[in-house]
Amino acid sequence: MIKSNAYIKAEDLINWNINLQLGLTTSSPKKGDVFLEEGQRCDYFYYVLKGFIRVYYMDLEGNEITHWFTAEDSMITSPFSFFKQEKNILYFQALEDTDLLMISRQQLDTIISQFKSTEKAVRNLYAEFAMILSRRIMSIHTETAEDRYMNLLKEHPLLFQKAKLSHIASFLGITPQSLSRIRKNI
Amino acid sequence: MIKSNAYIKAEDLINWNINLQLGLTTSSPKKGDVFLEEGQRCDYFYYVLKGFIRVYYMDLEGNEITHWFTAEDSMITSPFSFFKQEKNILYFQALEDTDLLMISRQQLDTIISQFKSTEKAVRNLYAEFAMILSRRIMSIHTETAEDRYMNLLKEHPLLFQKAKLSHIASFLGITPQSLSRIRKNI
DNA sequence: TTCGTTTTTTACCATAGGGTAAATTTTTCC
DNA sequence: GGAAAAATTTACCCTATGGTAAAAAACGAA
Repeated sequence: MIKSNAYIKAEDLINWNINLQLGLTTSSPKKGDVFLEEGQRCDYFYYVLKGFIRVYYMDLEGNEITHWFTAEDSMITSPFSFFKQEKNILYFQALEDTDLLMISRQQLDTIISQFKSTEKAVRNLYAEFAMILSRRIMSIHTETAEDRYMNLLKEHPLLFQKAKLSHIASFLGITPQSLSRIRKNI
Repeated sequence: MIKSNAYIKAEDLINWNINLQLGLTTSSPKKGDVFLEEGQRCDYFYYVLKGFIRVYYMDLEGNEITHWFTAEDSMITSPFSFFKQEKNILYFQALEDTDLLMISRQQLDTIISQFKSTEKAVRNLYAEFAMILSRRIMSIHTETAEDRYMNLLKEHPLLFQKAKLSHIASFLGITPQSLSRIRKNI
C-alpha cells in the first residue's frame, strides 16, 4: 500500500493501448467519489495515473475500515472479485481528483501474451503486494499502535495530508479516539 | 496459509524435473527440524510433498512468532529473501517428517518459459497468497481473538493436531496464557 | 463571513488481553 | 516406567485500547 509501483509504467500502458488497440478505458473520479462499491463486481485492475485512493470495507456494525491506500503509479483491484469472481466487499474512494486507467482481465492477458517482460512485472507486483501485507501482519503482531502510528508517519508523511485521521485510525486497527490519545502523548 | 495449492501439482513438477532435466533437489527434514534460519539466504521455493511446516520469526524480545503454516501440496518461500534478496528473517520448521522439493529462481524461470500455463499458475499462487493475507488483516481488524480462534478451529481442525497451542497463540496474535483463557471460557 | 456539518479531541469508565509467577499436565527420552 | 523437560493452565494484577458521550475544532457551502 501507498507505494509507487516500479513494475509497470503508465507510459508503457499508454503505448500498449495504442499499439495493441486494447481499448483501455479511463475514469476520473473527483475528490470524495466512491467509484467501486460493495456488491458491484470489480472486473478491472485500476492503474492510478494521478490522485490517491482509499480502499475500505464495512464491518458488521457498519463502521468503515480502511484496508489500504493507493498512490500514483500503483495498481489496485478488489482481489476476491477480480481473481475469483467472488462478491466484492471493498469500496474504492478517491481522496483527491483522480485519473484511472482500467484494465480488464482479458486486456491484462493480451498485454502479458504480447510483452513477455510484462508477465514478470505482474508477478512481481503480486509478490510485492504479498510482502507488504506480510510485513503489516508482522507489525500488528510485534508493535504497539503507537509504534505503528510513528512508523506510518515516518514512512508515509504525505498520507497525513490526504487521508482523514479516522481513515488512518482504522487502517492502524484502532479507534479515532485511541489515535487521538496516542497523538496527544507524543 | 494452511491451504492446499491447486495451482501447481507435485506430479507436474516431478515430470518437468525429468523432462527438462531441471535437477530439482529434495530435502526431508524430520519432525522438529529447522531447515531455514534467520540470516541464511532463501534461494528456493519449497514445494511441500508431504508433511507440515511452521514459519516463524523472532520478535525483539526473542519470542517466536508463528507467521504462517504450510500443508502438503503448497509452496512456500521467504518472500523478502527469494524475491528481493534481502536478509531472511524467517525460520522454517517441520512439524512432522516432511518431504520438500526445492525450486530455485532459475529453475522456476525455466519451468515458466517452457510451460506457458505455469506462468499463470504461479501468478495465481501469488494472488492467492495476497488474498489470504488480506483476509487475515481484515479478521484482525474486525474480530476478537476468540472469534479468530473459533474460526481457525472450524476451518483448520487438523492444525490443532500438528501445531502446539503456543504456535497457534502467536499465529493468532495473542499469548499462550490468553489462548488458554479463551479455551477455558468456551 | 457565517452557519451547519463533519472531524477530532477529551473525559470517564469498561474490558480484552498482557506480564509474571507458579502449579499442573503432557511429552520426551533414558 | 520414571525422571526431566516442555507445554499448558491458572491466578493475580496491570495496561492499552474500546465504548459512549459530549465538547471543541476544522471544514465547506451559500
